[in-house]
Amino acid sequence: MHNLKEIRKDFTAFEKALKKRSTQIDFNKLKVLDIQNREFIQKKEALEKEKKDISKSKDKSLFAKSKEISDSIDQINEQQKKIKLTLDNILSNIPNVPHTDVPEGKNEKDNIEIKKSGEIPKFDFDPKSHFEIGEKLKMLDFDLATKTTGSRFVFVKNKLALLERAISNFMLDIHTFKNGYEEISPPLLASENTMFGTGQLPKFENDQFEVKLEEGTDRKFLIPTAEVILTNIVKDKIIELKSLPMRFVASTPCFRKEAGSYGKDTKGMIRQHQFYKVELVSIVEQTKCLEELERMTNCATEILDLLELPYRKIILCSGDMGFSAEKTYDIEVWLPSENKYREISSCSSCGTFQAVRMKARYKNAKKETLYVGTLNGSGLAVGRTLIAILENYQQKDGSVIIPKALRPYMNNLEKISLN
RNA sequence: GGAGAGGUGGCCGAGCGGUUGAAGGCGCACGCUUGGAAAGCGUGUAAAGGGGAAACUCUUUCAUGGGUUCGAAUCCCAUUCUCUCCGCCA
Repeated sequence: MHNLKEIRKDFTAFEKALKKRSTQIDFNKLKVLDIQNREFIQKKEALEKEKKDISKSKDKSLFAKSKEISDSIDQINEQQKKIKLTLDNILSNIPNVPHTDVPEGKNEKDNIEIKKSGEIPKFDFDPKSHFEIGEKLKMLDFDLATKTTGSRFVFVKNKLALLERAISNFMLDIHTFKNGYEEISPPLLASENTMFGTGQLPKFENDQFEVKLEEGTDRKFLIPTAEVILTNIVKDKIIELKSLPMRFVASTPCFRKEAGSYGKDTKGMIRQHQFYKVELVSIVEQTKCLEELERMTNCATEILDLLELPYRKIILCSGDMGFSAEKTYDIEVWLPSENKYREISSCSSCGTFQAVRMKARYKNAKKETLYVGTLNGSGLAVGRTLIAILENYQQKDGSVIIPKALRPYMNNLEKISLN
């Protein structure tokens, strides 16, 4: 969420910056409401002062007057609250402003590749898709998932289940022991307020799975990413400078409705309602967001380097970024069956956008209270890493070589084959 | 599910109708002390919002929302969250 105080300073600049994101916002309404809101506040405060003075004087002859003032305060208050509500409503639906580094563009076609790494494997046969490989091995079972649950779910079995677990553990080990992240095993449900904090609500409620605990209690949602719950660790906090930066990592299932993607990636486990993801979250001084973003992205690509998977790094254009992000790098892994790169990680700096929503602040060296910067990135998506391994390491006979880095996590297994 | 207790500043914790934005402590900052540090002593230290170029100033805030009152952290009601005990389940 944006800080109105900051917006006010240069309203046209704000408007211009947001134009890049191709969203429709009624800036004029926002402006008018802000002015009205402040007018009412001023009126209210003047009356409150008067009332306070009477009360302090303890002059009985003025008590009746004080009561009258209370009534008019109530009236003004009601109007002001209404305005504030619509104001907040507009404000909480406005996406973050893209950083000046971000290339302008409409959609994914305008993203810019900035790095390519690894060797694209050459096959002397037609490379199969991950679901063909997995089904042939009898270790990916989509039909069974359809029977027990429904579409966009999968049973991962046997050695592939072991591989999935190994991927997760391998990533966690690198990020905790080497990259300095603190491992967290968080709740997978988040409250409505928590979901608001990172920007999933109110605008993207349709993408979320809501869970009913008990009638009448607060709303709860299955987390669409561990970002939600990890970032909100600092919600409503004022953090001391010495405890920054904070870096968290978690491997969790994620749940998404994928409401807007009917017909997209319907085959295989590219796009599922439930998937594992290792998530990185950093809480930093607001001035350090961009350098932390580079660091975080390197932590993510390091995994791909260690797994010896070919990938590229792109910077998202203004039109393709997520709601809360100010700058995003996507890392895409090579998928032989599709003959193209597919997203396996997305690392974003959110600047202070989420912090304002969460009321997460810190004291800087000058003892000023400022909003923290928040970042999140996948390090990496476990399901898609599994896919990438299956496809890039597949052999002519249908078996799959296990990347060297993962073998210690799999009882030194070197290859997964049918029997 | 039954019975209690409680939510106060960055943190801990007093206060239970009127200069209380809130004692005390911790933490933090600055100063004194020291060869240097620690300890000790002294001083300072909430957030949000409004006005102002600024100095500064005003309003709000003691879980949330209502109510009583000229006046509420303090009294009443509702909601919510946390904790303890009993039961149940793991």
